[in-house]
Order: sequence, then C-alpha cells, then structure tokens
Amino acid sequence: MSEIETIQAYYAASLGKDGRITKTQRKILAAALALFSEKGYENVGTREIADCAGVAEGTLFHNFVNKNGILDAIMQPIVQNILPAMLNTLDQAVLDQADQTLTAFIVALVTDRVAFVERNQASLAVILSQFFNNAKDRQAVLQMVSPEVLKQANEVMDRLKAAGELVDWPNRTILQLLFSTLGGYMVEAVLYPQLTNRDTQQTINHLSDFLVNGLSPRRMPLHVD
Amino acid sequence: MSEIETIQAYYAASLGKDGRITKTQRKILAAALALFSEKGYENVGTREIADCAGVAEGTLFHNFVNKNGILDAIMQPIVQNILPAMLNTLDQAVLDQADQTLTAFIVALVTDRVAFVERNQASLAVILSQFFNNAKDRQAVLQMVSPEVLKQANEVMDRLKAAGELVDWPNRTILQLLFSTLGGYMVEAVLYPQLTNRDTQQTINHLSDFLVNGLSPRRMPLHVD
Amino acid sequence: MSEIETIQAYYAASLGKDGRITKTQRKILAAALALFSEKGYENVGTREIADCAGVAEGTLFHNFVNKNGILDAIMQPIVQNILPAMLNTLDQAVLDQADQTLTAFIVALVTDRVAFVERNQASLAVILSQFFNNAKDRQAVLQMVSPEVLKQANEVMDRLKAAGELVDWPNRTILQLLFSTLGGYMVEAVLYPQLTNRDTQQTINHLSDFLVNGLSPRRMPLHVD
Amino acid sequence: MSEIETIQAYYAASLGKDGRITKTQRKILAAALALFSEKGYENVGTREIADCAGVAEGTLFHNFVNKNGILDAIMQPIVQNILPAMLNTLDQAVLDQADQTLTAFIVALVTDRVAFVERNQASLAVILSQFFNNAKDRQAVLQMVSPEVLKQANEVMDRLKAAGELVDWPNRTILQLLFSTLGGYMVEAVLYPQLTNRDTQQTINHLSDFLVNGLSPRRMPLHVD
DNA sequence: TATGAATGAGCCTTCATTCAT
DNA sequence: CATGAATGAAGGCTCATTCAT
Repeated sequence: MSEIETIQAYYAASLGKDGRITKTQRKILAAALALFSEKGYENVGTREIADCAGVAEGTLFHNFVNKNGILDAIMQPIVQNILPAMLNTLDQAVLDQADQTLTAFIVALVTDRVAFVERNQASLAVILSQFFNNAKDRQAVLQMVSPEVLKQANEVMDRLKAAGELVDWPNRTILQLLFSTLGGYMVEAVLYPQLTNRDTQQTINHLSDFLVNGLSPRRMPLHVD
Repeated sequence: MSEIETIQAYYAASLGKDGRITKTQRKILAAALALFSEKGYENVGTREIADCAGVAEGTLFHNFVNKNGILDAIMQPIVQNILPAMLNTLDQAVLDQADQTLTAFIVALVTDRVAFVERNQASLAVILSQFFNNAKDRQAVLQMVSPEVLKQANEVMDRLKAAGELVDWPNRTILQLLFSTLGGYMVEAVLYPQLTNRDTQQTINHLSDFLVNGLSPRRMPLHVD
Repeated sequence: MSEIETIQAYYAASLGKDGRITKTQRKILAAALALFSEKGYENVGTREIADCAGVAEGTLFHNFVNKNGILDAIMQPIVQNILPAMLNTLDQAVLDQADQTLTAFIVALVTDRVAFVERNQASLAVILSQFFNNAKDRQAVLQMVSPEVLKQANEVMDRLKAAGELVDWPNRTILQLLFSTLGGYMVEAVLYPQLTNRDTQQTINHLSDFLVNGLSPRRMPLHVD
Repeated sequence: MSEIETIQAYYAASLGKDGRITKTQRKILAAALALFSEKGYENVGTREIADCAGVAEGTLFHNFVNKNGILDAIMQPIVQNILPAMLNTLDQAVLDQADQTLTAFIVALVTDRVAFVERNQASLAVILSQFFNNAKDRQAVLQMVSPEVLKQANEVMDRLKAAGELVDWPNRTILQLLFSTLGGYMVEAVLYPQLTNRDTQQTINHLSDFLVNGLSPRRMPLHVD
C-alpha cells in the first residue's frame, strides 16, 4: 500500500522533501478543496477561495498562476498516485502469497481501495466532477495516467490468467469491470457518504465476493438463445 | 422495452400528442445538447446556444425561462424514463418466461440498457456531468427518480430471491452492484465512444456473464482469513 | 366644480361622446394605473400590464402605440383638467359672491382641490412620480399646461388684489405659495393615504385658515433686523 | 447651522476622518449624481456612469456593490443631515434670542433651508425623484429619518406654543404646512433653477412673511358658513 | 382587431487576472 | 512575497417592440 494516501499527507511529505509547499499554499489548497468538492469548480470564485483561505486574491495567482493551477495542484497528486498505488497493491498481493489466488488478489485490492476512498472523499469528488465535466478536462485527467502504469496492469492480469485464476477475456474488458465495481462504490461513498454502509468489512466482503465470482474462469459458459 | 428511447423520438412523440414542443424548441434543445455534452453546461453561453440553433438569444428565455430550463428540458425525459424503462424490462423478462432464471433476467436487462446507452450518448453525457458537478444539481437529479420506481425494483429482486435465483444480500447492495456494472459500461460508452468495443453482442455477453456469476446464490461462501 | 373629476369618469364620458375608448383600452388603462402607481412606471413591464389586464402583449401596442402611450393616456386627462378646473373654481368663487373676499375664494379652492385629490389618488401618484423622475418627462408634463390657463390665473389674482383682498406680491410668488400648500397636502394624501387626517372638514379648515392668513394684505410688514 | 451642507463637503470631511472615501469613489459619485439628477436613476446605465467617471464598469461594483449602492451613497448623507440640521437651526433660533418670537424662528429656518437647497440642488433632485418613484424606495427614504429627530421637532413646537407664539394646531399639521411651504420652494428651485427668483433675500422675505402670518395664533378664527 | 412567438439591444453583474504599492 | 483596487470581457437575463397568423 502506498504510504501517502491523503492530500494533506502528500503535501506534508512534499514540504518535508524540499519545502516546496508553503503554509500559505496549504491554506489555499485546503480552502479550494472544500469549496470545489461542495459546489463544483465552476461555481467557486477566486475571491471566495481567497476569503476562505484568509489571504488576498492576488496571492492565489502568485502561488498557482491560474485558478486552474489550484485545481491541478489538488488533482495531480491523487491522479498520479491512485493507479500506481492500486497496481502496487495487486502486485504485492500476488507476489507475497505462495499460492496466487484470485481471491487473495481481489480482497487485497478491494480492501485497499475502500480505505483509499474513505480517506480522500473530498478530493475524489473534485476529480470525479472534473472528469465528467467536459471533454478537454477529461483528456487532461487521462493524460495524467502514464502508459507505464497500464503495462504493469496487463502484466498482473496475464500472470493471473496463466495461473488459471482469471477468466479469459481481454484485459481491457476485465479492467473495465473491475473499475466499474470499484468506481460504483467510490461514487456512492464520495457523493453520499451519509447513506453509505458504515460496516466497512461487510462492504469489502460483498464487493470482493461479487468480483471473485464474476471474474473466475467459467466451468461452463453462459448459454444465450 | 419502452417505445420512446431517444431524446429526439421523445420530443417528436410529445409533439404528436398535444403539440407542446415546437420546432423552435427542438432546434434549441438540439443545439444545447450538442454543446453541453461537448463542453459542459457551465462552459456554454446562452449566446452560443442561440447562434448554434439559429434563433435569437431572447428566444431561449421565451421558451425555457432560464438557461437552466434548457438543461431541465434535456435531462427530464431521460431521467424520468431511464429507470422506469429498466424496471419494465426486468419485469417482462421475469414474467414472460416459464422458468424465472437470473440469466434470462440479466441478459434482458443488459441488452436493453446497452441499446439505450448507444442511442442516447449525448444526453447521458450531459446528465452524468450534471450529476457529478455539484451537490445541488445532484439532489435535483435524484429527486427526479420517484420512490414508486424503487418499490417496483425491490419487488422484482424479492421475487428472484424467493425463486433461489439471486444471492441473498440486501437489495440495496445488489442494486448498487448492478448499477456499478451497467454504469461503468455507460461511462465508457458515453465518454469514449470511439474507444468502446464495437462488437455489441460480445459486450452484452461479457457484462451478462459477469453479473450472472457475480449475483448467483453461492454454493460456498468466500473464505477470508 | 368640474363635472369630470375621476379617470374612470373621464373615460366613460369620452366613450359616450364618440366611443373612442373601448372596453379593451379601459382594461389596459386600469391595470397600468394600478401597477404604475404602486411600483413606478419604469418598474412595470408591458408583459405585466398585459397579464394584469387580461389581454395579449401585442394588444397594448395596437391600442397605445408605445408603453409611453399608455402613460400619456393616464396622465393627459388629469393634467389637462387639474388646472382649468382649479381656475374655474376660483372664478366661480369670486364671481358668485356679492363681496369678493379672499376667504370665500380660498375656502372654495381648498375644498375643491381636497375633494379632487381624494378622488384621484392613484393617477396623481403616477403623475407626481413622472414629474420628478427626469427632466424630459417634466417638460412634457409642463407643456400639457397651456399658457391660456396661466392668463386666466393672473386675471383672477389681479382682480383680488384690486379689491384689496390679496397681498401685493408678484402673481408668480403667490401662485407658488398656493401650490406649495395644496401640493404639500396632495403629496401626503397621495403617498400616505392611511396616515392622512380622515377629518376632511378639519383639513380644509386648517389649510384655508393658513392660506388666508398667509396671503392677506399686511397691515404692517414683517420686520427683520 | 451644520458645517457640512454639501455632498462634496460631506465626503471631503469623511475622507479627512478616516480616509473612507477614495478619489475613485468621489469620481464615481460625482458622475452618478450628475446623470441621475438629469435623467433619473432608472434611465442611467452603469456603463454610462463608468464612462462619465473615467473608470471601468467593474470598478463601480468593486466600490459600491450595486448600482443601488451608488444611489444610497448619494442619498444617505443628505437625508441623514437635512432634518437634523433643520432642527438644530430651529433650536438655535429659539434659544439664542432673549425674546423667543415666531418671527425670529421662522426667518432663521427659512434662511437656513433656502441656503441648503441652493447648495444641494443636484442631490435633492435625485432624492425627490426616488422619493416619488415607488413605494419601496419611499419607505427606504423615510426610514432614514430617525424617530429621535421627530421628538426634537415636537419639543421646539411645544415651546413656541407655550410662549403664545404659535397657532394651537396639532404639531403634525403645523409640520406639514411648514414642509409644504419649504418643499414647494425646494421643488421649484431644484427642478427649475433657471426660472427661480434670483433675488434670494426677497425669496426669504416672502416665504417667511407667508409662514409667520399663516402660523401666528389667530386673534379671531376663520369664519366659514 | 387581437394574438403571442420572436427579436436583439441593452441591462446589471460576476469574474479571473493584472499591477502598483 | 503579499496585497487589494482596478480592470473589462463575458455572462445571463429583461424588455419594449414587431409581425405573421
């Protein structure tokens, strides 16, 4: 599991490394995160952010060039970490175990991601919103995901298929089903935190069970007339 | 399956009934739909819509009161039809068959929804965007889904559970997994139509297979250490 | 006292003469009068007038050319009658009496005007508003007062001065003081009808007494150090 | 007499105290005052004000929040000073003299107000216009006059009545007649400055004479048949 | 004559951004 | 570095007016 899983932690860590993130910047990012996740990027003004952060409006532009720069600073760390961290989890789950089962693998993944979502609700809400908001922003989000990461993902899936633990569908299809299930959970957790099942362990069980059954190799194929 | 599944068809039908939707209104809605789905609601000006529709700016307000009125006119028919149509499909699938199997049920549902998504890409993109954009709009979207519909959904699931065809989890959980899988497909199809698998039948097979395996009653429960 | 002292009466009379004012026009004028007097000409839209009158918006322009045409139709009758009627009153008061006293004169005038104001509150509110609203409208109001009328006013005052009943100041000054006193009453009555003294007779007495004492010829001039 | 009797002087004074009124604000207020008094608040656009003041349109809103904020900034100082200053004049006139006569009192008041009007023509035109324009604005104007001021006014009048110098009518009636006479003068001076008698001293004499005679206690009441 | 959909100029206001202090 | 007054383009919306029906 990646060590840095929260926005705050991320910036704290960056600060520790080379002091790039100042106290002023953190105040601004915290204010912007709260406002963006509540009202949407387009519906929050720079004045509002400045007021809420307790700084002057000009300070925003000194530190982040653009209003969009603030958004980037919020999204980047998450987007750049979410997938690598996920893959790392997969990898560890497979490598650490003597017998590489889909079950162990899925459970590890789900457990990891559920925890991640619970820790980064606000940022994820912003990212989701941006992702769906318009074609240009969507491109930007996707380009943050490096091709390197996809290669790793394919390797993991191929290994499981070779072990007879994963259904023999295209990796792309499997990835999409995986993302759908985890994404569906994320959406509910992020948008309706108060409605979501509080019993985290049960949630993990259901998601895992569903995925394992859905993605195990079939003994007999589905018959459609 | 509902007869009216496309925005255009919907308005045409309304027009046939009582002439409520005029030619002008349709021109505006078509222009707005194209622009909103491409650039996002907030990034499209009323002037732009008017130009693109070939009418004066004032005409927008004459016909839809608000910029937001245009959005509503785009979203309402879809939102109010998407879930009822889905349930209707479920119901028919269960009732029409002598032996009520989960397979028949899921296949019918998936087939129906895949077709629906392919026919309403643009509108769905707008709805997705709005849904994630901010808390207030999200509320509006959800309130368009009547409680009546949820009651019907529960009845269908209860019937399948009684027949020993559906895993014995809370309906809420099952519904969420169902939505996740279909939603994940929808998101891909809507946002990246050019990347999506063109082989519709195969897509339906994979989604159905995944869901049937994932939601069938377990012979032996998942074992977690 | 002039026979036509109310807007409604005026239009009814016009209608009787040559049928110029139709039922539609009266509905429009009634609605416009109510709205203008409450919210001010600029703050009332043509749509609002049309709705309130129960006609289509286009009908307003068929009947009155302009939004301004409606205003004119409301103001004209009052403005063109207010001064002539006033002078007529003065004249009658002076001519009817064997001994032409200022008292009889003032009492007649005040009685007449108080009654007039009480009958035409709404229209007067509109006229007042327009009068003060901007220089151009003010010009328009004043040009509705014909020079003929002013000549008559001067004749009346000269006659009273000759009879030793009126202070020997310029007619302009006397007229202004007269208007001030009556105007002040009018403003209060028109703008705060609920606050105004309900005892009409006492009001008349005070106004008359004040004017008679103020405008009688002085036995000894005011001494200022 | 209050020391601050002109808009310009007022703002200059405020500026002196704590620098609240900036040069930019004064430019805007001057431009707005000129335009409002000429064409009426509703008929002046914010663009026009900005152009005329030599600033950007946004600057208006930066400094006064609203178009209405500009109006308030013009009206407030006058409205809040006009009545207090008037009462102060009354008070001084009565207290300063050994023998408290109505004459001295009225002359002081009239002299003071005539001077005030001549100095604040433009602002008064705006205030008059607003006052008559619609019910809501009228309320706003009246609420600017504190009840404290009315109490003082009553005290002054009671003192003069006790000294046998003032007619024994309700204070409300006396106040209304006083306001009518001064208001009538003001209206003429404000709306038709070029028509108004330039001989200020004579104007003061006529107004004073008229008021003193009109408001002195009667030796014999007016007889009406 | 009456209608009301269509018009488009103009309105007030918001907002990200700049820059002198 | 931080400030916040100034900017002006762009925004949504109102409104009197026109005109085909």
